[in-house]
Amino acid sequence: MEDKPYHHGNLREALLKEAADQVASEGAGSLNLSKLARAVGVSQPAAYRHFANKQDLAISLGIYGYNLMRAEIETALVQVEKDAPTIKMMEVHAEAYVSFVLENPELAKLMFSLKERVKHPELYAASKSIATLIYQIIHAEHAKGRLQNGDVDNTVRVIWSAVHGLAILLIDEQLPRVTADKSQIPPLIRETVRVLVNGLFDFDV
Amino acid sequence: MEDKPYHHGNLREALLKEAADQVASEGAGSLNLSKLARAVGVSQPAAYRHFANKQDLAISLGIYGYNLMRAEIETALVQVEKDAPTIKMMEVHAEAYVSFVLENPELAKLMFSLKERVKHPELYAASKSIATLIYQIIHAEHAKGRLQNGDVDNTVRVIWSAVHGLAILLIDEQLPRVTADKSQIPPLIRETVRVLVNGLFDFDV
DNA sequence: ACATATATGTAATATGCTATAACATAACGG
DNA sequence: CCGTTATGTTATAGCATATTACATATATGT
Repeated sequence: MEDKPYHHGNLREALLKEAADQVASEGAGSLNLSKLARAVGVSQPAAYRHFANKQDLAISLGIYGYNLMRAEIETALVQVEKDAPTIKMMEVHAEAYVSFVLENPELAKLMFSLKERVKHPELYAASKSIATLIYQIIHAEHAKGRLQNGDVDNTVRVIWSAVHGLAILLIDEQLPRVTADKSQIPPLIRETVRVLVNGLFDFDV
Repeated sequence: MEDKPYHHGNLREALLKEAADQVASEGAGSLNLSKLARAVGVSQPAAYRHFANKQDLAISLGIYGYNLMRAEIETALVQVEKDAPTIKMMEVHAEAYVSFVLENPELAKLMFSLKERVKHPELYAASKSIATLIYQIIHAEHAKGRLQNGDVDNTVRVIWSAVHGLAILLIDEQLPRVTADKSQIPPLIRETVRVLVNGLFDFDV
């Protein structure tokens, strides 16, 4: 055994998977190309054949993370019955959004803190698809003429801010009493959505 | 000249100030005790006489940052006329909150990403004072019986989430069209507060 | 099949940061 | 004035990033 070939065969994927594990277990801060290479069983410079530097690895992880997040929220949304009211869609969206962040806190932090996404088209596209999920819900509502403020873009921003802020405050442990009793999270999400709907729409949705 | 004494005299403060500058200009990620010591003109281990390790320095910076943030928001709030409506207080609060984060993006990220604040009483107290600013506004409103949902704590959480989320999305450059045209920020803040007030309170405030 | 170009791996090394240990000097208190 | 404590220095161990030079496997065209 252990008669490993000179070429790994799928080193890039193996490193990415190991990186995701390391970020999840030890935080984005301790992400480490040396340790990664050791864990996979190759020499340390081998990793540099697949990632130009540490930042480049982080960007690849970010693409993975954004795509995973979008997929999970989409999966939750398509399970809602076709003619569900908008508030139901918003609740399902917010729950899926917050759940992803709570279950992948370090990956989420890494994703959202990546700078200069515009310079990396694949990363930028993946990140934009997150906001699009809200946009689609609100656009449908706007088509029915129900927005108090007709500005779809700003409406999306307000909703996204509230949901994102809740998720981030939770993983940053700024809401200690909620963190200590996680059963408070779903009601808090529903109250957030209630306030948004109440403040944004002309009548019950 | 340059006849510097063996003892610096105020090394801890000098290092903290230099650290704040470095975080502001190069980001929290590149914070570096070696560079700090060089910049201040002492040997590298000298810094370890004042900070047990890098994390300890970060915590001290966080205390500084939270206190600065609280002071700036408080200053904005006390300038509002005494009997101003609650929506005015909330707008001033949100503007001051977002302004601090936008003007100190790296410091803000460092502050909010510090883990295990509970283990560091001074840091914990400083961080709690941020939420208290909203609490005081809402508590006064609650005393007048105007909350649709009588739960002050959850009301504070919803407001904080919306304001914090907006600030964080802005510094993470997730709202590129707003980042590109900063004149859109004040209207977006006012729309956020309008939605919150509309969704939270029983009548105009 | 074979030669060659390309992709992917290793070994060796320069640079830089964290952290500690051993030692030096200044400041302070009885 | 002497001993203790606080604060600084030099030296060093350990580890990560990143590059260079070199080795080996894979793929491609004829």
